Amino acid sequence: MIGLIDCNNFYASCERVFNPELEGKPIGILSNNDGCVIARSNELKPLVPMAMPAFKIPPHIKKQITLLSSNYELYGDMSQRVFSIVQDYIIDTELYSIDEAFLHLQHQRNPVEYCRNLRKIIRQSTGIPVCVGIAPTRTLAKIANHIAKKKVGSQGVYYLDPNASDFIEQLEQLPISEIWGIGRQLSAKLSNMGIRTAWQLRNFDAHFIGKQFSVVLERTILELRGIACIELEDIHTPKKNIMTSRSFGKATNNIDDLHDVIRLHASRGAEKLRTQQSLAQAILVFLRTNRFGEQQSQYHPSIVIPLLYPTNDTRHIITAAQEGVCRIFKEDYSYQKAGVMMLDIVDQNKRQLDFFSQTEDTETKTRSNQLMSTLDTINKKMGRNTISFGGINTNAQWNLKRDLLSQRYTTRWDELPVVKMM
DNA sequence: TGGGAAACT
DNA sequence: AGTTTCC
Repeated sequence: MIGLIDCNNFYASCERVFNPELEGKPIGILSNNDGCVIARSNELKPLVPMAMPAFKIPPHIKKQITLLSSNYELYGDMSQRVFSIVQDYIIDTELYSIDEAFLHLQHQRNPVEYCRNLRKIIRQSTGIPVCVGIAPTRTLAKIANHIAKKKVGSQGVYYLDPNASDFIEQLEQLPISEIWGIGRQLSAKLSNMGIRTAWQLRNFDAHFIGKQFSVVLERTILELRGIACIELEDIHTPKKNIMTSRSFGKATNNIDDLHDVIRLHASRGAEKLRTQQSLAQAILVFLRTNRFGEQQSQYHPSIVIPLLYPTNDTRHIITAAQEGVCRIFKEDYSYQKAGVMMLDIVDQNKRQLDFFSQTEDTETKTRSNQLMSTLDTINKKMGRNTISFGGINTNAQWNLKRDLLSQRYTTRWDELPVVKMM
């Protein structure tokens, strides 16, 4: 049996733990640069649609709601607290995202009661409300979680049994857009074919769907029938390309600024390569003007820089990225976003030795690995960017705009919550 | 008016 | 290599 544990309105709940006045009120969390709404409390859901740009929220609604910048340092730390409890209780746990994990429930005599208890413990020790869905497949467990969140009397845990009498009814009530892996476009296409509910999809010709759409959707149908065929290995396999990019708080046409930004993205990309034990054989650097600035001239250049040999050494990747910036930069444009992508990624442990390609000599390679792992160890222990190449300019104008940021209550000594005793 | 990855064309 | 799709 598979369980899916999911934190309720996770970002909003994190904010409420440290600011209980927000309890019961409509609150929304904004994306980077305070752009659009990416998380909503239940109270906000009827007022503001998902992903609405903050500036498009009507003023009469805006004044009755609370908006906050995203505080990933807080959410990341709260996530660790929640899931370290989960992992203590259920050994076989697969973290899926910042607020979700799959659980393998094999050894529990009564999984529903077990998860209700786990839920109480998490609530008590972290303040975060969670729900658990239980079913034979991941797709059904997701649906079960959805039901657990809505159904009164579920006490936060719901078991969706394909053989139970309510199974058909539950799937008939569920629009296909709520199914894991089915987004807007796909639901529109399926809807045109007359498929609107999860129950209709479950009964459709899976093979035909596989041909017409994708194997992923075919598997979804099998999963709806209770046949487990989506493994999490599909999710935890190493990335084939790795992107780091960010919009600027304020546009810039200063090449020094752009070099700073690109150096940061290059370092992050190299770090990501190392954590999944990979090497890149090329990188892509891109810049772009503000695509919503209709009156300004647009420029979206990108360039692929091949690397001399497969590497995850920050120094090599920075050098290549800086060269990329120089080659695509034109000073008559004002840039709003920049990024670096790691390309042609290979496994560092079974690197193919091509007779014709250059490789580093073994000693250089060993020293590079030692330096990088020392760097990673220190940064992991002391916090990101404790050691970096060329320093971090925290006051640069391209830094994120985050005007509505709450405190980083759990990870900064100078931002701890203060309790007043009367 | 986000960031990221993969599939598709 | 650029576009679309999804989360």
